[in-house]
Amino acid sequence: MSNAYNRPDQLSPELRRRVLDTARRLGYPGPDPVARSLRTRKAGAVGLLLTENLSYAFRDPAAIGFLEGLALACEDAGTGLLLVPANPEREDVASVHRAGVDGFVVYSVPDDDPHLAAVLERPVPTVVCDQPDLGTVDRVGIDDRGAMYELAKHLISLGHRRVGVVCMRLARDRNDGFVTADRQHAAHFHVQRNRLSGLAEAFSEAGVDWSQVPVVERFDHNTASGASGAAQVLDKDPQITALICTSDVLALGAMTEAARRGLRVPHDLTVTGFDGIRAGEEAGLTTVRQPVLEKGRAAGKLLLDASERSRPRSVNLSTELIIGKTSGPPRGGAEERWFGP
Amino acid sequence: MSNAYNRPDQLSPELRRRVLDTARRLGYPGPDPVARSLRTRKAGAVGLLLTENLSYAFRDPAAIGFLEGLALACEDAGTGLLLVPANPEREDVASVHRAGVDGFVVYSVPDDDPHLAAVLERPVPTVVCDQPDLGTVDRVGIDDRGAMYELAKHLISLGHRRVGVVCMRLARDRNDGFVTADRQHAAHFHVQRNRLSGLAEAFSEAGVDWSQVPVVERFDHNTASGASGAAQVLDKDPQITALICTSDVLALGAMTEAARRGLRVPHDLTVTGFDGIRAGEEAGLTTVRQPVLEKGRAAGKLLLDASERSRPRSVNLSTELIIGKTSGPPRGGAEERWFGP
DNA sequence: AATTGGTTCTGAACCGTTACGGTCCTTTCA
DNA sequence: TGAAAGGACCGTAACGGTTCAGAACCAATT
Repeated sequence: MSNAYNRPDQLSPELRRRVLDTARRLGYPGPDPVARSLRTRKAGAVGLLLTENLSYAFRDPAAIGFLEGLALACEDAGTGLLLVPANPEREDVASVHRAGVDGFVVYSVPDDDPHLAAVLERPVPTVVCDQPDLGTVDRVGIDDRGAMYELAKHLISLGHRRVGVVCMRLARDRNDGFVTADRQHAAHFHVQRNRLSGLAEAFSEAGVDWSQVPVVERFDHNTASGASGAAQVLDKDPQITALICTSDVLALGAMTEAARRGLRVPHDLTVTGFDGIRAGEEAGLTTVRQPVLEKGRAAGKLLLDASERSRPRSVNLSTELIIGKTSGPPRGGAEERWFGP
Repeated sequence: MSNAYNRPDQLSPELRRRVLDTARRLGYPGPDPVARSLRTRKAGAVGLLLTENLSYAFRDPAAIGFLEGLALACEDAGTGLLLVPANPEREDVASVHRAGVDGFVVYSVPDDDPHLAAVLERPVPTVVCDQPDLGTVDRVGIDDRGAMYELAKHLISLGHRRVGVVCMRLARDRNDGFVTADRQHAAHFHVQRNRLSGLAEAFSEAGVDWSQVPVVERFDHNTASGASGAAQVLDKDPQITALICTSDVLALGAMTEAARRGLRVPHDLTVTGFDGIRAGEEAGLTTVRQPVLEKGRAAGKLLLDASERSRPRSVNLSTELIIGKTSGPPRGGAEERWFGP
């Protein structure tokens, strides 16, 4: 029976035809994929765990790029890609337990997420992306800290000393407002924590007291958040000369807010982002470009490449500092500040 | 055993603790989801079949919107969403057979696609979207023909009689060039066929000989195709006053090409799209807006709503004609043409 | 003491497939 | 003609759960 469908060479064409005929006559719909998976111990799919509502992934350009890369890798391998529903509000990890997959890709979830813990308990290979290196599973990511450090150095060389920051959510709880030093350090999102830490390091080295720098957090990740975050920072300290955002989406929102206030970018205010999305490129945004598609593809390849599973691998992709039209020397000139009070 | 995990009320807490303890000690990783699926006859996932390389879906804004809506519906139901790899080049339907799912959503594939045929043979509920009504499975879509008819009427009322068309692929074979009347009629993509037919009907009613209208087809769906398609139409007949594109993405590309030629839109050339994507909105594109997200959500709901499975349902969502800044009367004025030779 | 009722626990059947090994039949060659 | 070899076919045992019937046990009632 099974052979008739899957192994035509194991039996005579005549028998095969007869088997298939009677199968059709009896209304047999073909081998059941689930039973096959049970027997062969292969599900033919990899699971993707996202921290957000599934639908969020389709709104964030960086996430879409990652998804595209991952889908590409899966397609090459003829594997399905299962989007696992993981509502961050409910702590319901049943969906992780229920997922019939040969492996998991975990993309940018908080490091204390119960879904992540549930994935790690499953006896299947796993790749984490934009997460801390767990040492036990494969990882792919970028040097968020170093990239942001470099961006900060650029701003510092332009003469910026009084800056503000708008960042994405730092933990699972909603905190739309200013961020304490403690919260920055304890951030559960690896990516955000490292970007902030890169900034803090660079500016501290330049003699700036980082604890005095206004850092505003936004739970939702969209341009509206970028705008309101920028407003909150500018209200707190109208004297800042640069607004550093930890994503392009936030930066684009910040630019809208700057325009609303009549601030010219970069003459009156420098704005920077992170990611290198298309819309940012079109706006001439100064940012760090990261290879989101490659990240997805690398994650997929790592997961599907059975060889060398001996010890966990860690892949770091390279980023590129893009100096666009939204960064420039602070109003009044760099020199004034260099030698000022 | 099973009860210890899933039915805590069926046994005493003491035994449950003991069972779970020894399970942990033996390194038992929890119930196997595949075995459970086999027994319960529920896979906990729905499959999505797309005609294109999986990764294409993440480049097309309309497809992303659909995906988002579908993901939303799945999330609400706690169901996974399996992206089934269906390489349109190879006729390999094994991926469809291998997919362990409780149902399929089929989105905009050619009506002669072998993958679609394979899905219909599987004994699971199916919803087709942007496809002809098969009568045997649920369907969700819009009135492509009527919407395009209305758009055409708008152009006709402005005075346009000499027009050109750029459309998406009409069949599985690549044909980057002009389209015969035969090919238009026999188009295997339901959506494109109906949009063209709506145009043909409206312009025929206005006395235009549709067989003389240049219609150019592009296999790849991106702005570059829109630009080159527009170029091909304009080269063939530089006198046309309106360029009708069957998608916003193509229309945006056409606008680029118009600008390259020094044609002002809409003064020298009217350009229209279809879909109502964000980028088109920002460009002030005249287009038909369709509720892509709602389409995805409706497809998911239809599939996951077990009730009233008696006879196939068909859902038509409504569209809206958006008159933007890219359409206007033809150069020389409408009247001149109305009463001209 | 026997019946009844209720709860907790155990064992076996079943889901549908694939892998494996054994039987049988045909062919080939000494 | 007989033995060996090989191909075609078939039967059966897992795979790892869920479910359900019924056994075992305890307490309360007659």
